[in-house]
Amino acid sequence: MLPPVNRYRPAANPRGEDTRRRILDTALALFAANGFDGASTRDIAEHAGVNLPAIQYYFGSKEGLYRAVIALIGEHLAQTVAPVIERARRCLESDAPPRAQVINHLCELVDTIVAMFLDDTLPDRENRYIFVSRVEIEDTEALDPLHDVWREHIQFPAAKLVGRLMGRPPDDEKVLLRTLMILGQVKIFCSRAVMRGLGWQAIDEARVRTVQAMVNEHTRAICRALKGSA
Amino acid sequence: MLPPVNRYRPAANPRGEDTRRRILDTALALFAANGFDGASTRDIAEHAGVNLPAIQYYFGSKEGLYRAVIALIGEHLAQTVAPVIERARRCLESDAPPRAQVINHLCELVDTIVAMFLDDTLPDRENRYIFVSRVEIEDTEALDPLHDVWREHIQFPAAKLVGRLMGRPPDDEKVLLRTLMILGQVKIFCSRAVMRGLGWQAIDEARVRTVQAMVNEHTRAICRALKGSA
DNA sequence: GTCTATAGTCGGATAGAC
DNA sequence: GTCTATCCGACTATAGAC
Repeated sequence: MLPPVNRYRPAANPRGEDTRRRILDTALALFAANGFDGASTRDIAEHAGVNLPAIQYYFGSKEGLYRAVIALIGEHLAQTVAPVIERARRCLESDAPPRAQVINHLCELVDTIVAMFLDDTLPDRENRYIFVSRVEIEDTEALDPLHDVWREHIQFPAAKLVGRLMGRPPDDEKVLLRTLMILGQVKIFCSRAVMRGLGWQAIDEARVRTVQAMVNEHTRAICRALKGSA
Repeated sequence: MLPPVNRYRPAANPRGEDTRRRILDTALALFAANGFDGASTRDIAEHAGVNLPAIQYYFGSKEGLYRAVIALIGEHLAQTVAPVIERARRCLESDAPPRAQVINHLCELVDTIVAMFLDDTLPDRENRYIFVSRVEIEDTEALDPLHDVWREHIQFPAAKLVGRLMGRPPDDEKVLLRTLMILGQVKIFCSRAVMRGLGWQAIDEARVRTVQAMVNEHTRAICRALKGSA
Protein backbone atom coordinates (compact mmCIF):
# COMPACT_ATOMS: atom_id res chain seq x y z
CA MET A 1 0.00 0.00 0.00
CA LEU A 2 1.05 3.53 -0.73
CA PRO A 3 1.26 6.50 1.59
CA PRO A 4 -1.38 9.17 0.96
CA VAL A 5 -0.37 11.34 -1.93
CA ASN A 6 0.42 14.45 -0.05
CA ARG A 7 2.75 12.73 2.33
CA TYR A 8 5.00 11.68 -0.51
CA ARG A 9 6.55 14.98 -1.31
CA PRO A 10 10.31 15.22 -1.37
CA ALA A 11 11.79 18.51 -2.47
CA ALA A 12 10.49 21.73 -1.09
CA ASN A 13 13.14 23.66 -2.95
CA PRO A 14 12.36 25.49 -6.20
CA ARG A 15 14.28 23.17 -8.47
CA GLY A 16 12.50 20.04 -7.32
CA GLU A 17 9.13 21.74 -7.27
CA ASP A 18 9.46 22.54 -10.94
CA THR A 19 10.41 18.98 -11.84
CA ARG A 20 7.51 17.68 -9.81
CA ARG A 21 5.12 19.98 -11.58
CA ARG A 22 6.36 19.02 -15.03
CA ILE A 23 5.87 15.34 -14.27
CA LEU A 24 2.38 15.98 -12.96
CA ASP A 25 1.29 17.98 -16.01
CA THR A 26 2.66 15.45 -18.44
CA ALA A 27 1.11 12.58 -16.52
CA LEU A 28 -2.29 14.30 -16.63
CA ALA A 29 -2.11 14.50 -20.40
CA LEU A 30 -0.82 11.00 -20.99
CA PHE A 31 -3.07 9.24 -18.48
CA ALA A 32 -6.00 11.11 -20.03
CA ALA A 33 -5.06 10.06 -23.52
CA ASN A 34 -4.08 6.46 -22.89
CA GLY A 35 -5.37 5.41 -19.49
CA PHE A 36 -3.38 4.08 -16.59
CA ASP A 37 -2.10 0.98 -18.31
CA GLY A 38 -1.62 2.66 -21.65
CA ALA A 39 0.66 5.40 -20.39
CA SER A 40 4.08 4.05 -19.50
CA THR A 41 6.36 5.71 -16.99
CA ARG A 42 9.01 5.79 -19.68
CA ASP A 43 6.74 7.85 -21.90
CA ILE A 44 5.80 10.21 -19.13
CA ALA A 45 9.41 10.73 -18.10
CA GLU A 46 10.52 11.32 -21.66
CA HIS A 47 7.76 13.81 -22.50
CA ALA A 48 8.32 15.63 -19.22
CA GLY A 49 12.02 15.86 -19.95
CA VAL A 50 13.03 14.10 -16.76
CA ASN A 51 14.68 10.80 -15.99
CA LEU A 52 12.81 7.64 -15.34
CA PRO A 53 13.65 7.33 -11.63
CA ALA A 54 12.38 10.84 -10.98
CA ILE A 55 8.85 9.45 -10.95
CA GLN A 56 9.71 7.05 -8.15
CA TYR A 57 11.57 9.80 -6.36
CA TYR A 58 8.71 12.30 -6.37
CA PHE A 59 5.64 10.11 -6.29
CA GLY A 60 6.82 6.79 -4.89
CA SER A 61 5.38 4.74 -7.73
CA LYS A 62 3.36 4.95 -10.92
CA GLU A 63 0.20 4.54 -8.91
CA GLY A 64 1.28 7.32 -6.57
CA LEU A 65 1.60 9.60 -9.58
CA TYR A 66 -1.84 8.57 -10.78
CA ARG A 67 -3.34 9.34 -7.39
CA ALA A 68 -1.70 12.75 -7.40
CA VAL A 69 -3.24 13.51 -10.78
CA ILE A 70 -6.68 12.42 -9.57
CA ALA A 71 -6.39 14.56 -6.45
CA LEU A 72 -5.57 17.58 -8.59
CA ILE A 73 -8.62 17.12 -10.79
CA GLY A 74 -10.89 16.55 -7.80
CA GLU A 75 -9.73 19.77 -6.17
CA HIS A 76 -10.37 21.75 -9.32
CA LEU A 77 -13.82 20.29 -9.69
CA ALA A 78 -14.77 21.05 -6.10
CA GLN A 79 -13.45 24.61 -6.36
CA THR A 80 -15.36 25.33 -9.54
CA VAL A 81 -18.78 24.44 -8.16
CA ALA A 82 -18.17 25.67 -4.61
CA PRO A 83 -19.79 29.14 -4.92
CA VAL A 84 -22.81 27.74 -6.73
CA ILE A 85 -23.61 25.03 -4.22
CA GLU A 86 -23.05 27.47 -1.40
CA ARG A 87 -25.73 29.77 -2.83
CA ALA A 88 -28.07 26.80 -3.33
CA ARG A 89 -27.49 25.69 0.26
CA ARG A 90 -28.39 29.10 1.62
CA CYS A 91 -31.52 29.21 -0.51
CA LEU A 92 -32.74 25.87 0.83
CA GLU A 93 -32.04 26.91 4.40
CA SER A 94 -34.50 29.77 4.26
CA ASP A 95 -37.91 28.27 4.91
CA ALA A 96 -40.26 27.99 1.96
CA PRO A 97 -38.09 29.36 -0.83
CA PRO A 98 -40.13 30.05 -3.95
CA ARG A 99 -40.21 27.18 -6.38
CA ALA A 100 -38.81 29.31 -9.21
CA GLN A 101 -35.76 30.13 -7.13
CA VAL A 102 -34.99 26.47 -6.43
CA ILE A 103 -35.23 25.75 -10.14
CA ASN A 104 -32.92 28.66 -10.85
CA HIS A 105 -30.27 27.23 -8.57
CA LEU A 106 -30.52 23.85 -10.23
CA CYS A 107 -30.10 25.52 -13.62
CA GLU A 108 -27.14 27.49 -12.37
CA LEU A 109 -25.44 24.34 -11.15
CA VAL A 110 -26.05 22.60 -14.43
CA ASP A 111 -24.81 25.66 -16.34
CA THR A 112 -21.62 25.70 -14.32
CA ILE A 113 -20.91 22.07 -15.08
CA VAL A 114 -21.44 22.66 -18.78
CA ALA A 115 -19.10 25.65 -18.70
CA MET A 116 -16.51 23.63 -16.80
CA PHE A 117 -16.66 20.77 -19.29
CA LEU A 118 -16.71 22.94 -22.39
CA ASP A 119 -14.70 26.08 -21.69
CA ASP A 120 -11.75 25.66 -23.99
CA THR A 121 -9.83 28.55 -22.48
CA LEU A 122 -9.18 26.53 -19.34
CA PRO A 123 -5.82 24.80 -19.56
CA ASP A 124 -6.07 21.03 -19.84
CA ARG A 125 -9.86 21.18 -19.95
CA GLU A 126 -10.30 18.12 -22.11
CA ASN A 127 -7.62 16.11 -20.40
CA ARG A 128 -9.05 16.86 -17.01
CA TYR A 129 -12.61 15.85 -17.66
CA ILE A 130 -11.85 12.69 -19.52
CA PHE A 131 -11.22 11.29 -16.05
CA VAL A 132 -14.79 12.03 -15.01
CA SER A 133 -15.82 9.55 -17.70
CA ARG A 134 -13.11 7.14 -16.71
CA VAL A 135 -14.57 6.82 -13.23
CA GLU A 136 -17.48 4.94 -14.76
CA ILE A 137 -15.25 2.37 -16.36
CA GLU A 138 -12.02 1.71 -14.56
CA ASP A 139 -12.91 0.39 -11.16
CA THR A 140 -9.59 1.13 -9.54
CA GLU A 141 -9.83 2.27 -5.99
CA ALA A 142 -7.47 5.08 -7.02
CA LEU A 143 -10.35 6.85 -8.77
CA ASP A 144 -12.60 6.84 -5.71
CA PRO A 145 -11.63 10.36 -4.59
CA LEU A 146 -12.91 11.78 -7.86
CA HIS A 147 -16.09 9.78 -7.59
CA ASP A 148 -16.56 11.08 -4.06
CA VAL A 149 -16.11 14.69 -5.11
CA TRP A 150 -18.68 14.26 -7.85
CA ARG A 151 -21.20 12.75 -5.48
CA GLU A 152 -20.70 15.17 -2.61
CA HIS A 153 -20.17 18.41 -4.49
CA ILE A 154 -22.46 17.90 -7.47
CA GLN A 155 -24.85 14.98 -7.21
CA PHE A 156 -25.93 15.48 -3.62
CA PRO A 157 -26.46 19.27 -3.84
CA ALA A 158 -28.44 18.73 -7.03
CA ALA A 159 -30.49 16.00 -5.33
CA LYS A 160 -31.33 18.38 -2.49
CA LEU A 161 -32.76 20.85 -4.99
CA VAL A 162 -34.66 18.19 -6.92
CA GLY A 163 -35.88 16.70 -3.65
CA ARG A 164 -37.30 20.02 -2.57
CA LEU A 165 -39.14 20.35 -5.86
CA MET A 166 -40.58 16.86 -5.45
CA GLY A 167 -41.36 17.28 -1.78
CA ARG A 168 -39.17 14.34 -0.84
CA PRO A 169 -35.86 13.84 0.98
CA PRO A 170 -32.67 14.08 -1.11
CA ASP A 171 -31.82 10.41 -0.61
CA ASP A 172 -35.20 9.21 -1.86
CA GLU A 173 -34.77 6.77 -4.72
CA LYS A 174 -36.93 8.67 -7.18
CA VAL A 175 -35.21 11.93 -6.35
CA LEU A 176 -31.83 10.33 -6.90
CA LEU A 177 -32.88 8.78 -10.19
CA ARG A 178 -34.26 12.03 -11.53
CA THR A 179 -31.13 13.87 -10.47
CA LEU A 180 -28.91 11.34 -12.20
CA MET A 181 -30.92 11.67 -15.39
CA ILE A 182 -30.75 15.45 -15.39
CA LEU A 183 -27.00 15.30 -14.81
CA GLY A 184 -26.74 12.60 -17.48
CA GLN A 185 -27.72 15.13 -20.11
CA VAL A 186 -24.74 17.20 -19.09
CA LYS A 187 -22.23 14.49 -18.40
CA ILE A 188 -22.07 13.51 -22.04
CA PHE A 189 -20.04 16.66 -22.68
CA CYS A 190 -16.97 15.35 -20.93
CA SER A 191 -16.56 12.71 -23.59
CA ARG A 192 -14.48 12.90 -26.71
CA ALA A 193 -16.89 10.71 -28.67
CA VAL A 194 -19.72 13.19 -28.30
CA MET A 195 -17.62 16.07 -29.57
CA ARG A 196 -16.53 13.97 -32.50
CA GLY A 197 -20.16 13.06 -33.20
CA LEU A 198 -21.03 16.76 -33.33
CA GLY A 199 -18.07 17.51 -35.54
CA TRP A 200 -16.88 20.09 -33.02
CA GLN A 201 -13.14 20.53 -33.12
CA ALA A 202 -12.94 23.68 -31.07
CA ILE A 203 -15.58 25.11 -28.77
CA ASP A 204 -16.17 28.84 -28.82
CA GLU A 205 -18.24 30.87 -26.43
CA ALA A 206 -21.26 30.78 -28.70
CA ARG A 207 -21.34 26.98 -28.58
CA VAL A 208 -21.09 26.94 -24.81
CA ARG A 209 -24.07 29.29 -24.68
CA THR A 210 -26.05 27.17 -27.11
CA VAL A 211 -25.54 24.09 -24.98
CA GLN A 212 -26.30 25.95 -21.77
CA ALA A 213 -29.51 27.36 -23.21
CA MET A 214 -30.64 23.95 -24.31
CA VAL A 215 -29.77 22.24 -21.03
CA ASN A 216 -31.61 24.98 -19.22
CA GLU A 217 -34.66 24.51 -21.38
CA HIS A 218 -34.68 20.75 -20.73
CA THR A 219 -34.14 21.15 -17.02
CA ARG A 220 -36.95 23.66 -16.72
CA ALA A 221 -39.24 21.47 -18.79
CA ILE A 222 -38.54 18.54 -16.52
CA CYS A 223 -39.04 20.62 -13.38
CA ARG A 224 -42.32 21.97 -14.71
CA ALA A 225 -43.58 18.43 -15.25
CA LEU A 226 -42.50 17.60 -11.71
CA LYS A 227 -45.12 19.85 -10.23
CA GLY A 228 -48.01 17.63 -11.22
CA SER A 229 -46.55 14.18 -10.84
CA ALA A 230 -44.26 14.73 -7.86
CA MET B 1 -2.85 -5.32 -39.82
CA LEU B 2 -5.35 -8.04 -39.11
CA PRO B 3 -7.82 -9.70 -41.41
CA PRO B 4 -11.47 -8.80 -40.75
CA VAL B 5 -12.86 -10.80 -37.88
CA ASN B 6 -15.20 -12.99 -39.79
CA ARG B 7 -12.54 -14.16 -42.19
CA TYR B 8 -10.48 -15.59 -39.35
CA ARG B 9 -12.54 -18.61 -38.58
CA PRO B 10 -10.80 -21.95 -38.54
CA ALA B 11 -12.87 -24.93 -37.46
CA ALA B 12 -16.31 -25.44 -38.77
CA ASN B 13 -16.58 -28.73 -36.96
CA PRO B 14 -18.52 -29.03 -33.70
CA ARG B 15 -15.55 -29.50 -31.43
CA GLY B 16 -13.76 -26.38 -32.59
CA GLU B 17 -16.96 -24.35 -32.61
CA ASP B 18 -17.46 -25.06 -28.95
CA THR B 19 -13.91 -24.06 -28.06
CA ARG B 20 -14.29 -20.90 -30.09
CA ARG B 21 -17.49 -20.03 -28.30
CA ARG B 22 -16.01 -20.62 -24.84
CA ILE B 23 -13.10 -18.31 -25.61
CA LEU B 24 -15.45 -15.64 -26.90
CA ASP B 25 -17.71 -15.74 -23.85
CA THR B 26 -14.83 -15.61 -21.42
CA ALA B 27 -13.17 -12.81 -23.34
CA LEU B 28 -16.36 -10.77 -23.21
CA ALA B 29 -16.44 -11.04 -19.43
CA LEU B 30 -12.76 -10.35 -18.87
CA PHE B 31 -12.42 -7.51 -21.36
CA ALA B 32 -15.50 -5.94 -19.81
CA ALA B 33 -14.12 -6.22 -16.31
CA ASN B 34 -10.52 -5.21 -16.97
CA GLY B 35 -10.30 -3.55 -20.35
CA PHE B 36 -8.15 -4.60 -23.27
CA ASP B 37 -4.80 -4.12 -21.56
CA GLY B 38 -6.00 -5.39 -18.23
CA ALA B 39 -7.23 -8.75 -19.49
CA SER B 40 -4.34 -11.02 -20.41
CA THR B 41 -4.61 -13.84 -22.90
CA ARG B 42 -3.29 -16.13 -20.18
CA ASP B 43 -6.24 -15.25 -17.98
CA ILE B 44 -8.74 -15.66 -20.77
CA ALA B 45 -7.33 -19.02 -21.81
CA GLU B 46 -7.26 -20.29 -18.25
CA HIS B 47 -10.82 -19.20 -17.40
CA ALA B 48 -12.09 -20.59 -20.68
CA GLY B 49 -10.38 -23.89 -19.98
CA VAL B 50 -8.35 -23.84 -23.18
CA ASN B 51 -4.68 -23.55 -23.95
CA LEU B 52 -2.96 -20.30 -24.60
CA PRO B 53 -2.24 -20.82 -28.31
CA ALA B 54 -5.91 -21.57 -28.95
CA ILE B 55 -6.55 -17.83 -28.97
CA GLN B 56 -4.06 -17.32 -31.78
CA TYR B 57 -5.46 -20.31 -33.57
CA TYR B 58 -9.09 -19.16 -33.52
CA PHE B 59 -8.77 -15.40 -33.60
CA GLY B 60 -5.32 -14.70 -35.00
CA SER B 61 -4.28 -12.42 -32.15
CA LYS B 62 -5.46 -10.83 -28.97
CA GLU B 63 -6.74 -7.89 -30.96
CA GLY B 64 -8.59 -10.24 -33.30
CA LEU B 65 -10.36 -11.69 -30.29
CA TYR B 66 -11.24 -8.20 -29.07
CA ARG B 67 -12.69 -7.29 -32.46
CA ALA B 68 -14.77 -10.48 -32.45
CA VAL B 69 -16.20 -9.55 -29.05
CA ILE B 70 -17.04 -6.04 -30.25
CA ALA B 71 -18.71 -7.37 -33.37
CA LEU B 72 -20.87 -9.65 -31.22
CA ILE B 73 -22.04 -6.79 -29.02
CA GLY B 74 -22.74 -4.55 -31.99
CA GLU B 75 -24.90 -7.21 -33.63
CA HIS B 76 -26.91 -7.69 -30.47
CA LEU B 77 -27.45 -3.98 -30.09
CA ALA B 78 -28.60 -3.56 -33.68
CA GLN B 79 -30.95 -6.53 -33.43
CA THR B 80 -32.55 -5.26 -30.25
CA VAL B 81 -33.57 -1.90 -31.63
CA ALA B 82 -34.30 -3.05 -35.19
CA PRO B 83 -38.10 -3.46 -34.90
CA VAL B 84 -38.47 -0.15 -33.07
CA ILE B 85 -36.56 1.93 -35.58
CA GLU B 86 -38.35 0.18 -38.41
CA ARG B 87 -41.70 1.28 -36.98
CA ALA B 88 -40.38 4.81 -36.49
CA ARG B 89 -39.12 4.89 -40.07
CA ARG B 90 -42.50 3.89 -41.44
CA CYS B 91 -44.23 6.51 -39.31
CA LEU B 92 -42.00 9.29 -40.64
CA GLU B 93 -42.52 8.14 -44.22
CA SER B 94 -46.24 8.77 -44.08
CA ASP B 95 -46.75 12.46 -44.74
CA ALA B 96 -47.74 14.63 -41.80
CA PRO B 97 -47.79 12.05 -39.01
CA PRO B 98 -49.44 13.43 -35.89
CA ARG B 99 -47.03 15.00 -33.45
CA ALA B 100 -48.11 12.70 -30.63
CA GLN B 101 -47.23 9.66 -32.69
CA VAL B 102 -43.71 10.90 -33.39
CA ILE B 103 -43.21 11.50 -29.69
CA ASN B 104 -44.49 8.00 -28.96
CA HIS B 105 -41.90 6.48 -31.24
CA LEU B 106 -39.14 8.45 -29.56
CA CYS B 107 -40.34 7.23 -26.18
CA GLU B 108 -40.51 3.68 -27.43
CA LEU B 109 -36.92 3.86 -28.65
CA VAL B 110 -35.75 5.27 -25.36
CA ASP B 111 -37.73 2.63 -23.46
CA THR B 112 -36.11 -0.11 -25.48
CA ILE B 113 -32.64 1.17 -24.72
CA VAL B 114 -33.42 1.31 -21.01
CA ALA B 115 -34.76 -2.23 -21.09
CA MET B 116 -31.69 -3.39 -22.98
CA PHE B 117 -29.33 -1.79 -20.50
CA LEU B 118 -31.20 -2.87 -17.40
CA ASP B 119 -32.85 -6.21 -18.07
CA ASP B 120 -30.94 -8.52 -15.77
CA THR B 121 -32.43 -11.66 -17.27
CA LEU B 122 -30.38 -11.18 -20.42
CA PRO B 123 -27.16 -13.15 -20.21
CA ASP B 124 -24.04 -10.98 -19.95
CA ARG B 125 -26.14 -7.83 -19.83
CA GLU B 126 -23.75 -5.86 -17.67
CA ASN B 127 -20.64 -7.11 -19.40
CA ARG B 128 -22.04 -6.26 -22.77
CA TYR B 129 -23.00 -2.69 -22.12
CA ILE B 130 -19.88 -1.72 -20.28
CA PHE B 131 -18.39 -1.54 -23.76
CA VAL B 132 -20.87 1.12 -24.79
CA SER B 133 -19.29 3.30 -22.11
CA ARG B 134 -15.82 2.25 -23.14
CA VAL B 135 -16.34 3.65 -26.61
CA GLU B 136 -16.30 7.13 -25.09
CA ILE B 137 -12.93 6.61 -23.52
CA GLU B 138 -10.66 4.22 -25.28
CA ASP B 139 -10.00 5.58 -28.72
CA THR B 140 -8.91 2.33 -30.29
CA GLU B 141 -9.98 1.92 -33.85
CA ALA B 142 -11.16 -1.55 -32.80
CA LEU B 143 -14.16 0.00 -31.04
CA ASP B 144 -15.32 1.92 -34.10
CA PRO B 145 -17.84 -0.73 -35.22
CA LEU B 146 -19.70 -0.36 -31.94
CA HIS B 147 -19.63 3.41 -32.22
CA ASP B 148 -21.01 3.14 -35.74
CA VAL B 149 -23.85 0.87 -34.68
CA TRP B 150 -24.81 3.30 -31.93
CA ARG B 151 -24.82 6.24 -34.32
CA GLU B 152 -26.63 4.56 -37.18
CA HIS B 153 -29.13 2.43 -35.30
CA ILE B 154 -29.87 4.65 -32.33
CA GLN B 155 -28.61 8.20 -32.58
CA PHE B 156 -29.61 8.86 -36.17
CA PRO B 157 -33.11 7.35 -35.95
CA ALA B 158 -33.68 9.34 -32.77
CA ALA B 159 -32.43 12.50 -34.48
CA LYS B 160 -34.87 11.99 -37.33
CA LEU B 161 -37.75 11.92 -34.84
CA VAL B 162 -36.46 14.93 -32.89
CA GLY B 163 -35.82 16.75 -36.15
CA ARG B 164 -39.39 16.23 -37.26
CA LEU B 165 -40.64 17.63 -33.96
CA MET B 166 -38.40 20.67 -34.37
CA GLY B 167 -39.14 21.13 -38.04
CA ARG B 168 -35.48 20.78 -38.97
CA PRO B 169 -33.36 18.20 -40.79
CA PRO B 170 -31.91 15.36 -38.69
CA ASP B 171 -28.34 16.54 -39.19
CA ASP B 172 -29.06 20.05 -37.94
CA GLU B 173 -26.76 20.95 -35.07
CA LYS B 174 -29.50 21.81 -32.61
CA VAL B 175 -31.39 18.65 -33.46
CA LEU B 176 -28.27 16.60 -32.89
CA LEU B 177 -27.50 18.30 -29.61
CA ARG B 178 -30.99 17.79 -28.27
CA THR B 179 -30.94 14.16 -29.34
CA LEU B 180 -27.62 13.58 -27.60
CA MET B 181 -28.95 15.13 -24.40
CA ILE B 182 -32.09 13.02 -24.43
CA LEU B 183 -30.02 9.89 -24.99
CA GLY B 184 -27.57 11.08 -22.30
CA GLN B 185 -30.26 10.61 -19.68
CA VAL B 186 -30.47 6.99 -20.69
CA LYS B 187 -26.86 6.24 -21.39
CA ILE B 188 -25.93 6.61 -17.74
CA PHE B 189 -27.58 3.25 -17.12
CA CYS B 190 -24.87 1.29 -18.86
CA SER B 191 -22.41 2.30 -16.17
CA ARG B 192 -21.48 0.42 -13.06
CA ALA B 193 -20.86 3.63 -11.12
CA VAL B 194 -24.46 4.79 -11.48
CA MET B 195 -25.82 1.50 -10.19
CA ARG B 196 -23.47 1.66 -7.27
CA GLY B 197 -24.59 5.23 -6.58
CA LEU B 198 -28.20 4.06 -6.44
CA GLY B 199 -27.31 1.13 -4.25
CA TRP B 200 -28.87 -1.23 -6.76
CA GLN B 201 -27.32 -4.65 -6.65
CA ALA B 202 -29.91 -6.47 -8.71
CA ILE B 203 -32.49 -4.94 -11.00
CA ASP B 204 -35.98 -6.40 -10.96
CA GLU B 205 -38.79 -5.67 -13.36
CA ALA B 206 -40.28 -3.03 -11.09
CA ARG B 207 -37.08 -1.01 -11.21
CA VAL B 208 -36.90 -1.20 -14.98
CA ARG B 209 -40.45 0.12 -15.13
CA THR B 210 -39.68 2.92 -12.69
CA VAL B 211 -36.78 4.08 -14.82
CA GLN B 212 -38.76 3.76 -18.02
CA ALA B 213 -41.64 5.76 -16.60
CA MET B 214 -39.31 8.53 -15.50
CA VAL B 215 -37.39 8.66 -18.76
CA ASN B 216 -40.68 8.80 -20.59
CA GLU B 217 -41.88 11.66 -18.44
CA HIS B 218 -38.68 13.61 -19.09
CA THR B 219 -38.73 12.95 -22.80
CA ARG B 220 -42.34 14.04 -23.11
CA ALA B 221 -41.68 17.14 -21.03
CA ILE B 222 -38.78 18.08 -23.31
CA CYS B 223 -40.82 17.42 -26.44
CA ARG B 224 -43.68 19.51 -25.13
CA ALA B 225 -41.32 22.45 -24.58
CA LEU B 226 -40.04 21.94 -28.12
CA LYS B 227 -43.34 23.00 -29.61
CA GLY B 228 -42.94 26.62 -28.61
CA SER B 229 -39.23 27.18 -28.99
CA ALA B 230 -38.51 24.95 -31.98
C1' DG C 1 -6.95 -29.35 -33.15
C1' DT C 2 -4.52 -29.39 -28.92
C1' DC C 3 -0.68 -28.98 -26.25
C1' DT C 4 4.30 -27.84 -23.92
C1' DA C 5 8.03 -25.07 -24.06
C1' DT C 6 10.15 -20.98 -25.17
C1' DA C 7 11.39 -16.88 -27.78
C1' DG C 8 11.28 -11.99 -27.71
C1' DT C 9 9.53 -7.65 -25.93
C1' DC C 10 8.28 -4.25 -22.70
C1' DG C 11 7.31 -2.04 -18.44
C1' DG C 12 8.01 -0.80 -13.40
C1' DA C 13 11.24 -0.46 -10.10
C1' DT C 14 16.04 -0.15 -7.97
C1' DA C 15 21.24 0.30 -7.14
C1' DG C 16 24.53 3.25 -6.79
C1' DA C 17 27.67 6.89 -8.99
C1' DC C 18 27.82 11.88 -9.25
C1' DG D 1 18.35 15.85 -6.81
C1' DT D 2 19.73 13.81 -11.01
C1' DC D 3 21.38 10.32 -13.81
C1' DT D 4 23.02 5.54 -16.16
C1' DA D 5 22.66 0.89 -16.09
C1' DT D 6 20.23 -3.02 -14.88
C1' DC D 7 17.06 -6.36 -12.70
C1' DC D 8 12.97 -8.92 -12.87
C1' DG D 9 8.42 -10.02 -13.82
C1' DA D 10 4.57 -10.20 -17.14
C1' DC D 11 2.98 -10.30 -21.44
C1' DT D 12 1.96 -11.74 -26.58
C1' DA D 13 3.17 -14.74 -29.90
C1' DT D 14 5.33 -18.83 -32.11
C1' DA D 15 7.73 -23.36 -32.96
C1' DG D 16 6.99 -27.83 -33.20
C1' DA D 17 5.60 -32.44 -30.95
C1' DC D 18 1.42 -35.30 -30.63
